[in-house]
Amino acid sequence: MTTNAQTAPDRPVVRPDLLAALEDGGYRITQPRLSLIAHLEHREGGFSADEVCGELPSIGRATVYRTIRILSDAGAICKLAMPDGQTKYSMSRVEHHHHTLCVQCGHVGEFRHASIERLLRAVGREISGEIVGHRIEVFTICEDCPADQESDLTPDS
Amino acid sequence: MTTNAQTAPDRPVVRPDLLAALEDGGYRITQPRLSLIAHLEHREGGFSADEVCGELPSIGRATVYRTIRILSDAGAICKLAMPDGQTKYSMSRVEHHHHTLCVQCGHVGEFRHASIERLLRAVGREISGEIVGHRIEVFTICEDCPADQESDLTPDS
DNA sequence: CCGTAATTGATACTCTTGTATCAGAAATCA
DNA sequence: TGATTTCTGATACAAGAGTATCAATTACGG
Repeated sequence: MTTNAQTAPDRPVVRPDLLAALEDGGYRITQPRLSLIAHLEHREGGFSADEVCGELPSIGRATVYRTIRILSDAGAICKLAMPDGQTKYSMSRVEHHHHTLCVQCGHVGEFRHASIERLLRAVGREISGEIVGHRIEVFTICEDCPADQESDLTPDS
Repeated sequence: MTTNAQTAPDRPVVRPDLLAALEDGGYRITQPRLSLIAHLEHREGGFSADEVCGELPSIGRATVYRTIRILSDAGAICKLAMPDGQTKYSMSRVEHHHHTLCVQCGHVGEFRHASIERLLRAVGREISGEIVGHRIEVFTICEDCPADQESDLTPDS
């Protein structure tokens, strides 16, 4: 026995489904990918790729973007188009969910609602073509956001 | 009486509400703005600002963007974030509506559905914060789009 | 018709969001 | 361990979307 009582290497322990997203895609489990996952996995709300680059300066820009893309393709991360055109991402926790976006602070939340699926079936009967997906975003002002200041993030709908 | 039987100048005749969008904002009615409105007012589906620049080469890029912004701010035009991050616009015809986006050809349609408002009230009871707006987009494959080819426009939801 | 103020359009510029390249490093397999 | 293949990261590049500048032009009120 060496002084190393535990044989586990110094890899961060991360959510198995996120690891699986890599493995299932035939990607290697590397230090930078593990660091990124460890950094993101418990994250609440939305984040931009660039933001993550700033938070993890030891990981290269290209690697951050590449890894986010892999996880996004695997469904482990949601890609969100903010109303002002920015792109944000958020960790998927719930299987099928939708998002709330705070128009003041940009905070992203998740929710699900049973009747949405029912509603969509009804919509499907009224439009032409086949429905292959949907996106429902609810714009909010967070409880803890000051409600007075103006914001230009709100779209018309 | 002059030879000019009609006193109307050679201005295109455009939807009054679009003109009003300019006037109400304190903007002047100019030739380029009228041309742009005449070009867009009966347009079906979505368009990008850049696309419009190409279609109206006689109008400057900056003017196209400026005018679209004015109309968008006034609610006469909807700004849409396509799932792949592109920005598109569409003329608002119906007061309160939502959009269908064809993931193959990018065609944008409008629909409205009575129960959506009801649904949103229910959602409001389940999330924290105040709802200030929403966006519902249904991704489709048009009737006249070939359904076989792969597309990378589809998001996860 | 004139003066004033807003608008135009050519162009350059910015900012965001990524992708391409490629030599060196790391992970995996046998 | 050694070979092989993938991955990394620094950097350059690119496309999209829109804004800033500013001299010349145009619209509008009187």
